[in-house]
Amino acid sequence: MPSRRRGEELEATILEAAWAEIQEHGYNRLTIEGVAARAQTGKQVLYRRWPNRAQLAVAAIRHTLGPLLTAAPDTGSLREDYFIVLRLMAGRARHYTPELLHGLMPEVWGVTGEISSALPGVIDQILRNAAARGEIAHADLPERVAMLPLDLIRYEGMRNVVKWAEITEGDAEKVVADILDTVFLPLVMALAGPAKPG
Amino acid sequence: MPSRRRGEELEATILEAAWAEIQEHGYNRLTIEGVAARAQTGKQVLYRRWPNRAQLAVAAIRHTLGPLLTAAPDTGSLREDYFIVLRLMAGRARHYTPELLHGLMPEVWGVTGEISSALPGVIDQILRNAAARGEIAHADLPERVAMLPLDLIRYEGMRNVVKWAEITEGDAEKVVADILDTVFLPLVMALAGPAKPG
DNA sequence: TCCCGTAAGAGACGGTGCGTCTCTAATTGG
DNA sequence: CCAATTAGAGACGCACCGTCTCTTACGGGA
Repeated sequence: MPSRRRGEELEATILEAAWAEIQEHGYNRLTIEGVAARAQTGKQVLYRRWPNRAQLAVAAIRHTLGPLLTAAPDTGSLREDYFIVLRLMAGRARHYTPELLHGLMPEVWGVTGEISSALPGVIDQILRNAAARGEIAHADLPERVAMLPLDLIRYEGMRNVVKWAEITEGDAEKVVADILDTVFLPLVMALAGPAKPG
Repeated sequence: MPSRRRGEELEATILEAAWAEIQEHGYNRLTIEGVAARAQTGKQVLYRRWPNRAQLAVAAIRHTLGPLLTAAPDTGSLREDYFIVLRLMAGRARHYTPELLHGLMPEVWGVTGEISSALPGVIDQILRNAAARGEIAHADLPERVAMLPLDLIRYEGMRNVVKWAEITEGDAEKVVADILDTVFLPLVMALAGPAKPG
């Protein structure tokens, strides 16, 4: 008698169940049977959609965490613009707990890449804005330099998987500030210091 | 009648068997039973030593890959010294195949940290040498700056797990050179440019 | 409105590997 | 040379896998 779920509704239920299982037991102990039971459906319904545990987990992550950022912030300061992007990324890192990552890191890596596919464009825009303001001489920084803060915050997230989830927001901001002020801005100024008027 | 192995000998046999299994099937399909069979011993012998699959794999990695570097290179050039360290690290990255890392990344991360525990000292020495030569003004770079190339090469290894193992030695050197020439050296020169005589 | 194809929900099934336990016999330290 | 240790081998129950079968609700097309 209870109505049977289908399509999107069913899929959402399953993915939420999977996410809940991951939160409770970690990816390691995520089982198809467990998810099916929690979602009150059959295993076949899951196997019909995802070929294995890992793909299911990836789908659950994708379903839970939407795209990171689409439009470039424009605060009028290069540092602040980057700061906003990095702080967002650091916030996301909080979701990547050891329990989630343990045994799933390569897949998660793929998802984060997908979720943040807009970032290169955003960064490019931020740099163009800064150049237009005259804050830097030009926006043609080497790819590796432009993406440096992003790479470093991602690296930081990987390196500190264990601790990152417990780090306070303030500490995360300290790391972000350190990356910007100690590494990135000095480098950018060395490579493309401000255009000096006349 | 066949003599029974014990202690170090037995342990080495097991770890080599485990490493072989990882090479053949990847960590994902590494099984305690498989290792025991290959090493011609009982499961209990393994469980007596390592609590689980992951720990066994970690021990096998540690057993196979020794410490990375102990003494600092001293070529007379800051760039060359760093280059040598990075090239070594890139070479190691070749062992971290997707099959190995898949499902074991956090543990591997721990092992690499242990294996390269001498690196901070090495880097410090390299910088002191450069300062002594007058190549840079002083060796008191912020930790994050001094370690920047290492972090970047590690990050590169993580990001490109899938491809890294197939990358030619020449390509790896290009990445290393890019990190040094585009990012690190400009930054160091901006922060601690050469002492000017007189 | 009815009817039929599709897929949900439920669970049986054999298979694999886990982690524990038991047993015998080789080895070694005292 | 005896006693404690532990290697080597495999049985055991268990959890979960991935496949399959079966019934039944749903919903789109005529």
